[in-house]
Amino acid sequence: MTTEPNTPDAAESSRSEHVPDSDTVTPVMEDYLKTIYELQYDRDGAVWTSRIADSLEVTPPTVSSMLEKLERRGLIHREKHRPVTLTETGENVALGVIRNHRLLETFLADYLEYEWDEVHAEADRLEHYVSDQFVDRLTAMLEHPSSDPHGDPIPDEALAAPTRSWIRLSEAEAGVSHRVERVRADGERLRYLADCGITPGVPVEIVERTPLESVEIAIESDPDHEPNSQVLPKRACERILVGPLPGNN
Amino acid sequence: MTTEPNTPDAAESSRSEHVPDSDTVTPVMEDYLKTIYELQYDRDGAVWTSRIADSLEVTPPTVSSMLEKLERRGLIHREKHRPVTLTETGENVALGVIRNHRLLETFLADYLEYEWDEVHAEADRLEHYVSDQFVDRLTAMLEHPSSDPHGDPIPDEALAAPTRSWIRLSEAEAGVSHRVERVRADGERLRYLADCGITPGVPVEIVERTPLESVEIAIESDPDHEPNSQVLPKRACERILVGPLPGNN
DNA sequence: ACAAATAATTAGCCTAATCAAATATAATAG
DNA sequence: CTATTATATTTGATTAGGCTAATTATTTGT
Ligand SMILES: [Mn+2]
Ligand SMILES: [Mn+2]
Ligand SMILES: [Mn+2]
Ligand SMILES: [Mn+2]
Repeated sequence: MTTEPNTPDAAESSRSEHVPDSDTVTPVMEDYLKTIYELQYDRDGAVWTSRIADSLEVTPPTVSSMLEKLERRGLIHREKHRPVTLTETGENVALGVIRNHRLLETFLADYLEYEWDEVHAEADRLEHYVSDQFVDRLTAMLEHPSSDPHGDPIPDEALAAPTRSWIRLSEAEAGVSHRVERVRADGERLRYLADCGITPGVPVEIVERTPLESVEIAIESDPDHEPNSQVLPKRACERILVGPLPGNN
Repeated sequence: MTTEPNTPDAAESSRSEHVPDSDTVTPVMEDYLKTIYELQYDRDGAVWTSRIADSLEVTPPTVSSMLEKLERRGLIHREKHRPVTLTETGENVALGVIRNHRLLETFLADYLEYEWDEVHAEADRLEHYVSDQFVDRLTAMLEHPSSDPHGDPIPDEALAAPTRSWIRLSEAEAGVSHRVERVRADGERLRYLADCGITPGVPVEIVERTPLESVEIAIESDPDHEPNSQVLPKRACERILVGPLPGNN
């Protein structure tokens, strides 16, 4: 019956406590986990410290120390000087944030008249601050959308990982019409592609590949008009994901 | 007024810098300024360190050091051991946050089916993270509402301070019907008052004041039915603000 | 007028997130 | 099998926002 100075007395319900809450995931931690997820799955590859640093625009030492913390919290697997992987818990956190992000983007575009190049910045902040209740209600209001304005798939409430498969427009067979599913770009590039008529749902077709790494494509934004023809660099076509045209199966 | 909420502006391109951005107002600083504003105007009175500490549920030393910072930033006037007041800049920050808060509450109630006792917690977080663009678009979508679900007035885009005047239901003349304008309560109390039919817009009238500090009131939630009669403690009636009934002038 | 009570401030420490500089490790080129 | 180079980590700061304990200033009761 010693006089303990630091008794974590349960009767002390007055929460003025300033202790490190070992299972709280901060907004910054969420961004790291989301980035790791995206580096791992979206552009596939091993996730190195420096890649995370590039993505988040912080220095490698900052990443190193954050990775140490994420490992202590059981959110990633890590060995020194090796790429990291998410634990199941870590992946669920990442998917939750991605779900919030894409639902918010959809809301901004559908209800607040944001352009599709404006939604990302806003969603990237708010994704960390909306409650589960908010997200549930928002999902209902949006009628459970399955993809965001860029065509990125939205994980469902159970966080079922999006596993649809698309091909790159750059790899599509010439002369065969495909449907635009996702457009993976941002800012000015995104605006330009929208001006060309390239948005999810639009049928496109490769007309000709030039020897100069550019590709001529035909875009049928409007079914009643003649397709719009456009020459894009191959790199751009790699970031446009397409699927089969429904009915053209 | 930039579109960015709390982002340390990227115009300074080579800014990987980790320097204190002397004119950035952090979310926590916003909460202090909002609290000071509310202590000063809503419940009128001098704003002492300990009152701020109570409101924000932090300790007085924490408030002291924050007040020092706010003073350095030109957001408050302060003398040692005296109550603080907001500078014009500080008041504008506070009004901006209050505007965000009340618009968000309105959105949550009108579009996401939040109950009026649920809106506060969500808005109190999001108020710091929505951009000016978001708020502008939201205002348009809500058709420029002038008050939130509790009847609290929403400052307009120019932050014109809300200066309508109401009286407390506790001070209303007995036998004269008034219109409920604001209900200043939260949580369980708010839910109870809604159950009694006391929400903004409803006509109420004092039937009788008892000698025991309670007040019998008649509530006309539904114009077709007989008014609902209710006995409330005087303290509760002090927090219900009413105005003249339109037409009963 | 002065001691006691109350309120505010100072001093010293903590965590989270960041950086720059120094150091360690792994990969690669002779 | 070393020497160079590219990465990653460690070390030591900084800033923001907290806390407790000790100290100081103000107000009040006798
Ligand atoms: Mn983010
Ligand atoms: Mn997207
Ligand atoms: Mn707040
Ligand atoms: Mn309100």
